[in-house]
Amino acid sequence: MSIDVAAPIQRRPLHNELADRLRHMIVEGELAPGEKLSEKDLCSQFGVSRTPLREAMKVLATEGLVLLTPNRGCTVAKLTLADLDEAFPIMGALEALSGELACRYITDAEITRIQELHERMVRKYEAGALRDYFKLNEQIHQLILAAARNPTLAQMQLSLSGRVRRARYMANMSPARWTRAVAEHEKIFEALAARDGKRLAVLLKEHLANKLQTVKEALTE
Amino acid sequence: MSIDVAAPIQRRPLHNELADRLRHMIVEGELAPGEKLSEKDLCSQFGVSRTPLREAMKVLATEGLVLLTPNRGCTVAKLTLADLDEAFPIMGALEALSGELACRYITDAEITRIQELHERMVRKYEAGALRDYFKLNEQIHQLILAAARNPTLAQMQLSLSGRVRRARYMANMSPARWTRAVAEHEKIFEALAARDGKRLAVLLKEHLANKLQTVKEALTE
DNA sequence: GCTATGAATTATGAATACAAAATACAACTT
DNA sequence: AAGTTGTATTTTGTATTCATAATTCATAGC
Repeated sequence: MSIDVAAPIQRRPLHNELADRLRHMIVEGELAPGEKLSEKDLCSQFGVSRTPLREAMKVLATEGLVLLTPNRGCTVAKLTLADLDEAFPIMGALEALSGELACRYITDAEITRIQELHERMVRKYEAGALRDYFKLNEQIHQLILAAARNPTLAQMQLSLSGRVRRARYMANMSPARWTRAVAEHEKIFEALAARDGKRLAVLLKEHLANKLQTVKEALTE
Repeated sequence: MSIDVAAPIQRRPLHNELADRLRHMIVEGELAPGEKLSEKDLCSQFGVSRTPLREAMKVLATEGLVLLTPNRGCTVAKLTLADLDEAFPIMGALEALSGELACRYITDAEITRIQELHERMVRKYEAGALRDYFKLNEQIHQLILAAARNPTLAQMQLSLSGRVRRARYMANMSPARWTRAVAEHEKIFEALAARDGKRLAVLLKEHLANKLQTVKEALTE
């Protein structure tokens, strides 16, 4: 496989690269909530100076992933129960809107594609493959979001779900919850295929509310 | 009037102060959309070095108020029609959620306070004082938001409305629109006072949709 | 006269240097 | 021994410097 020598050369600014890497590390749980982030350490780890690192930190702080305390540095933002209680209803409202818009704009091809993923996801559920299930679940949500044709909305959703994504590690769904989630997804897909925006909105909102319950249960035990 | 000499001394970091000032300048229209922001000029204007200024810029870029193009500087983000089309439905969804939550948590005292403001706002309408009307309108929205008891939601709303606030300057409501807006506010207040969350949500969503129309009309003429 | 090429200028990106605040710790007091 | 004070160290905040990319402008070629 040869590379395209005529492709545009792109060199991103360091602060961008750093922000992406750190964001990934936080969202994927490689950096624990509450962990102190020393500028010096991170600089030597990434081999950059403090200037671009600090710029990246400002971005992450604005996104709510990191907490900047004047004169005493930076910590990974903690996820409290209150945070989840705040975030999930918002995500519910945004998902509901996404669904409504998606029903307006989605193409048949997109629906087919989602159906494919949906069926594969159900099979992952039947096989008990939680990790794969999550991945497909996420892809479906992404596609619905894309079908809403609203980049601003997509970006806000992404940002919010990034913040709470860390909670997933703690949230190992009970079998009952999982079964229920799959049933919900079934209905969600049906509403989408029927392009019933109102119904889809309600379903998604409820789905998110249930998700919150699942996560909270897993957290408080 | 004496000052409290025992009050905690607070010195904010420069990047914070800068971000606030620049945000204000952009949102209030002192910096025109599309305007190039030269680091050097801003530095001499504020009397600071480029480091904290650049940090502030990263924050504003994340908030969507400013556009950072690698190696060629920073411009005030433009507000396109598409941006408005994207932002208003989101604001509608968030307002709807705020309203629903507010109905759950609002106290009688808060309702009384809002009623006061509402009545004053109506009088400003009758007097044709648009500026004052807007101010009161905004305060009411703020109070509803506060009653929703969801800081994350409040913060997202604030950020979004900051982005589109600049459109207001162009949007000089027609008398007919204004009359209609006041009527809508009347109903909104009634629903809130009755703590009818579902109804309030619908009203707020519609209100925002109408607002979008108003702004778009004003823009395209 | 117009385009294209290249040097000079300017602006941005990143690293270093310096200043100030916070933390850690030792010595002292009680 | 517990607490307090002062000093050393570390870390963060800001300014400055150096490097590199973009822009401007003048000149050469057609």
